Amino acid sequence: MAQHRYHHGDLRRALLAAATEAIEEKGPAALSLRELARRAGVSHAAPAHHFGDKAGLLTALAAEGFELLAAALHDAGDDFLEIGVAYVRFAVDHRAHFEVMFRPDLYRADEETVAAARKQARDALFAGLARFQAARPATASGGDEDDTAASGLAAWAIAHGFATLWLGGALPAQLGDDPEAAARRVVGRLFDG
Amino acid sequence: MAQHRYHHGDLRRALLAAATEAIEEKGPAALSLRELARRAGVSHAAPAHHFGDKAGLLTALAAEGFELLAAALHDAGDDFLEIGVAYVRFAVDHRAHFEVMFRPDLYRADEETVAAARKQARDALFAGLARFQAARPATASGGDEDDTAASGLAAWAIAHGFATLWLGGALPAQLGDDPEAAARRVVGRLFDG
DNA sequence: TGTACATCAGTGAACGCGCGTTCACTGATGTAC
DNA sequence: TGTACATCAGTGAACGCGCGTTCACTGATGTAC
Repeated sequence: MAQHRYHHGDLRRALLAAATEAIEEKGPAALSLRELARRAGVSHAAPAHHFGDKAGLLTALAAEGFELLAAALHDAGDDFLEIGVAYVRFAVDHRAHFEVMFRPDLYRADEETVAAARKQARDALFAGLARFQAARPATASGGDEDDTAASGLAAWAIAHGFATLWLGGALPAQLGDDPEAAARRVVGRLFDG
Repeated sequence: MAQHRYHHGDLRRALLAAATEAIEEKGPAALSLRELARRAGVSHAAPAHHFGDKAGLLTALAAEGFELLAAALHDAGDDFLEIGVAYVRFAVDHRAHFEVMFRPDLYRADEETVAAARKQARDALFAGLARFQAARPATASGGDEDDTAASGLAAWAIAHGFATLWLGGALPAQLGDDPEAAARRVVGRLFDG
């Protein structure tokens, strides 16, 4: 890894990767810039160069997370169940990002980069869900605008809730150890009688 | 509050209350025993007497939270929607407890008191949902045991997800500022075509 | 092709801070007689 | 009703630790000529 070079090459990326690792191991609370520097094999004052402080680093991590989520949701197409499963898969595969993204007290949620990325993810989610609802065989439920909005939020909530409970280890062991299959079964109950 | 007395009276309760306040203000990450002692008007070494360390205190807080949740769910009766709304109401009214309960890395989740309380809450949730499903007019969906279990988890996930997103400030502002009414609209989409 | 110089990424020593933990202690409370 | 004593909740001083931040610095890189 040529850690002996004076110039690291891409310390910014390396620090973000180290943060991901560290958060997966000990949660975002225990994170310190000095530890990231240690993991990246760099002096403890180096991170300040790139991120200023801890909130700056977590802001960058959150922005990266929302971009990844937007891409994942976009790739899931227009089917509500696939979007939900993709959401859960993202949370499990990018646990550290996910944990930071939805704790706005940890970072500067109003910074431009992260706000734009958040909007991108939100649009990808609701656009897919809207196309799904538009394509469904006319459903009984009146279907005014409020109902459509509530259905979108319901889909978001069930996927988000499942992901959160899964990551917290709160779900019963009988569900097995494949989050994607379990999510498919559970999230599929929405809009299903 | 007679803080000048040598013996506090009920320091244990006071520390738990202080922890609730502190967590509501700054999240569980920023909590320190010294700060709780300060809030309770007591020397910084006092908390160790009652809880040993931070994990001990959070274990007690989580146990208290699961007991409160069990009672709230029990009071909600046998209707799935009311159970979901009660779940959300609990999360909003007891934000600090809720935030700790589902982060088992913060406390000793296997300690007897908290494990028993967790089981109590889980039983209250699923018992209510099971009675609801049993009482429904025979639904089409085959209704084998797996489906029933998945429906229960779906109800849990949607309520938990809504509560989490609400607390994180992630939901759109159009939903208004009454979490209970909003939860009723969104959670109601489950099992609703 | 070679040299001078500007730029800037990363260094390392120093600082002050709040934290958890330990420990001999002291003051209040309750109980035995 | 009064006294002696055990118990234990809370004190406060001391310690070592990891942290963030600052700052004069040094080494690598790229560019101008």
